[in-house]
Amino acid sequence: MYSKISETPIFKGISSDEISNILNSTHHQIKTYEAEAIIAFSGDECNNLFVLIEGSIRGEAIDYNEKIIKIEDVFAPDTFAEAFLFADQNNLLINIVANTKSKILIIHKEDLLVLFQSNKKILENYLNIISNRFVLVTKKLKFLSLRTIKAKLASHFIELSKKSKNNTIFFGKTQAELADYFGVTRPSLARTIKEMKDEGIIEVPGKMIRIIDYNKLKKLIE
Amino acid sequence: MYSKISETPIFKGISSDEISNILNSTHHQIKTYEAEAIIAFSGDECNNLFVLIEGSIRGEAIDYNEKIIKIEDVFAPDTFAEAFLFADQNNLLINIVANTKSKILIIHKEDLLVLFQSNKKILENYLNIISNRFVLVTKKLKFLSLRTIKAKLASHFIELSKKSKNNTIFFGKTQAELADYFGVTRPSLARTIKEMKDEGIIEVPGKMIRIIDYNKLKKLIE
DNA sequence: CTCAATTTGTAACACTTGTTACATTTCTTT
DNA sequence: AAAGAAATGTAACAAGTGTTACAAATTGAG
Repeated sequence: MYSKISETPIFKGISSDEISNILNSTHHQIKTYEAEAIIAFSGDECNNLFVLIEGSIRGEAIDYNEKIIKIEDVFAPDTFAEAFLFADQNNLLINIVANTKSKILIIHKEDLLVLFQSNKKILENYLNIISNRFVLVTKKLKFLSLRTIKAKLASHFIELSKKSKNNTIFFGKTQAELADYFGVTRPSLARTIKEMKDEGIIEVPGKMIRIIDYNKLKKLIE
Repeated sequence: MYSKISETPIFKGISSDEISNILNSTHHQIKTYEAEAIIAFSGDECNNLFVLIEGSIRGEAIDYNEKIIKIEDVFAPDTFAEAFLFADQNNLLINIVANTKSKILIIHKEDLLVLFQSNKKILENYLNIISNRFVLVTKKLKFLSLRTIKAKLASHFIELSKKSKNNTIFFGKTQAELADYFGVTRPSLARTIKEMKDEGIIEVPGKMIRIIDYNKLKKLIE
């Protein structure tokens, strides 16, 4: 079990022996949930760090019309709901439900603070996790605030082209997946890609995207 | 100066005397910038915490077409750019420019980590700041992902109504400001408000909004 | 290789929002 | 109280996206 815990982002770089010592001197709980058990409710105060040791959980949002929307799956070994812990408004925005039988290490926020003070590595790991999550959300926010599909596509292609060669991007997702990521419909995305082809901005050989006119592409953003 | 520092969120609840002690035993810099001086460039690695003691700074984004867009102003006493510090990808996404002559306390991330370990209050404050920022951005993201203006307005009204009485909301902003916050144009927002009036969902007496049909309002949110 | 499933291309039409323009109302200042 | 500024109401039209439907192409399993 300790080796599983050492694979979670927050205990990364800490040996199983150390984890054993840490848990001996830190107040904590280990709980097991059956499949489909509700681990925490939307609206609950979140005062504990959850470390998923075994199994898989999902987050479910409930919209104003009581419709359930699956947000994301988390698979062991990982942590979840960690970013709300120290916020003033620390109520969960989603239900946490076990997908499969799951074992979870639970550490209260006060105990976690004590742990942070005695173990620099865990503190660094935690700061790293929530900072990365913040950067991710901020980038997504910036992206979503682009008005048109063309602008989003252009921004996406430019970002990908930074990490690739020959101005050629490998199109790793299906159009349906990309459309979903963009928050638009699949036919609309396809239409936009076609327009960019027609305008001579890109070529689409097979599963690749080749950028022909980088300047035109940049002008599409904003 | 120490009393100014004690008013920043990260040194909140710490006396001037304590701050004096802390700074004596913590490696740091205090720099002064003239108005319009560039404090940090977009793309720079961000390895320092910036504590604004005097003056005011602004963040400026530069889009793909080299156009400058003002993001936000920060006024002393406060901190800024703190959420990127411990992220893997810790490059600034904006330029930081002094609006007025400004005095800034700069603490390197390594020194800050040491400080976190010796001072629980500062650690708590920092976790609180970035967590709150994360919650804010997450909510904004959720909000932006609502498709129509009507859905955004409905969500906004419902959130506000939770904090008010009689189903009556005080409309604190002008339509132009609200439209900007929503990322839509002012005439479009006005049209949507009119539609909601015509549909008998709300009444708009003066600067107030009164919710008439709460159920219809909820159904507008996707 | 073949057939079924998946993915992609495309079109017509409806809906939502942006754009522009101007009238009307409300607020501010003198 | 009057004049000017700011905010709001409204309309016509353009642009962009969603919806629905179906055909064509590609992929995967047997």
